[in-house]
Amino acid sequence: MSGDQERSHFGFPSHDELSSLVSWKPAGGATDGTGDPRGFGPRAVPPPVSLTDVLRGSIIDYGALARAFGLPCSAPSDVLAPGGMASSRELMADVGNAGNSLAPSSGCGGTATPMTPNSSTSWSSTEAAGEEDAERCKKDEPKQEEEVEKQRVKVEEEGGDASEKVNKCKKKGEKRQRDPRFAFVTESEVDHLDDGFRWRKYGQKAVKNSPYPRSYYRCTTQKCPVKKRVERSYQNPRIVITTYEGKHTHECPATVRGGSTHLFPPPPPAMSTIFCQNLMMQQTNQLNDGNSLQANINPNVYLANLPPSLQQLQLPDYGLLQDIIPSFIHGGQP
DNA sequence: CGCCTTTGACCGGCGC
DNA sequence: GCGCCGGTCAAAGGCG
Repeated sequence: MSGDQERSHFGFPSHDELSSLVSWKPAGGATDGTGDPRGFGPRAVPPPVSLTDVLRGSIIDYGALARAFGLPCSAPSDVLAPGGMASSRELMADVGNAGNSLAPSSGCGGTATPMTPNSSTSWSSTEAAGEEDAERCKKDEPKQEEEVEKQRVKVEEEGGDASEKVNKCKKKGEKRQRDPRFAFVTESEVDHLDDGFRWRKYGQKAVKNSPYPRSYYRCTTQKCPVKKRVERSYQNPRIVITTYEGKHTHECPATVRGGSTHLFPPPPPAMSTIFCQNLMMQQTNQLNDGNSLQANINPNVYLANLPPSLQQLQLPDYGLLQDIIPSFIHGGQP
């Protein structure tokens, strides 16, 4: 249900942080190509913002983000970090190192070619070893690993053993590595962004403390364990939080299909960070039609545009984030 | 016909 | 032990 159209009949209390975070956009507007003229209701939220904005997201600590979004700390990721050309490049590299080939896969998903005309996004990553976001994450951790594991087992035995379901109970105490996760915060009317991959919705659940349900998608490609969750902020229905989990074990269908010529050359099976960088670059270019929004990608500049409240948040005490972000924050250059 | 969404049921983990 | 909650399953139905 790329449903969406709940665009602002909502009148939720505008949240400064949230607004700043999500609605921020460079002067000059970012309608480029997508030009969805629709204003989102009364509050003149930035019109369609492209993926560029996504790549330019801000660095904040997820907890704060969650709070800003009114999420009960539910988002699975720890941090939000800026993307954005050079920045993202650095960041992703770091991330990649930190998390053993991290989830650029998911990243790929994340670097989506938003069919969504309007979206401003931030992305975050969560790492296997990473510190989690309090309770919820603590809960999720084993479970999600389990699911992924379960799925892998299932897939590997494609024949379908009954035993596969038994596997979920194994190694209870054992600490397994969790698949890396990437969370994208997107301002969009559309829930389900087209990221070049094909997804099948396998569930939807009401989210506690939120009127908006969370949708669960799975990559339809065989043997691909990647999943993603999509949910909206209850405080700002325009905010879509997409969380990717796992690594794609295949190329991006969009590139294969040839239909979506927008995506870069076929990504390596494991979706290297390089690919993601390319993707981001590529998409940024397309989305902006080669002009406009490419300036101002310096995270420092970006951060400067954030309200103090958010600037303070840029150095959360999440280990992973610290691993990732320093290069941005402190000079941006090595 | 194949693929996808919808939706209620089910399962397992966690906190009280 | 119980209830809550997140996540997944799977049947049914819709759509191109």
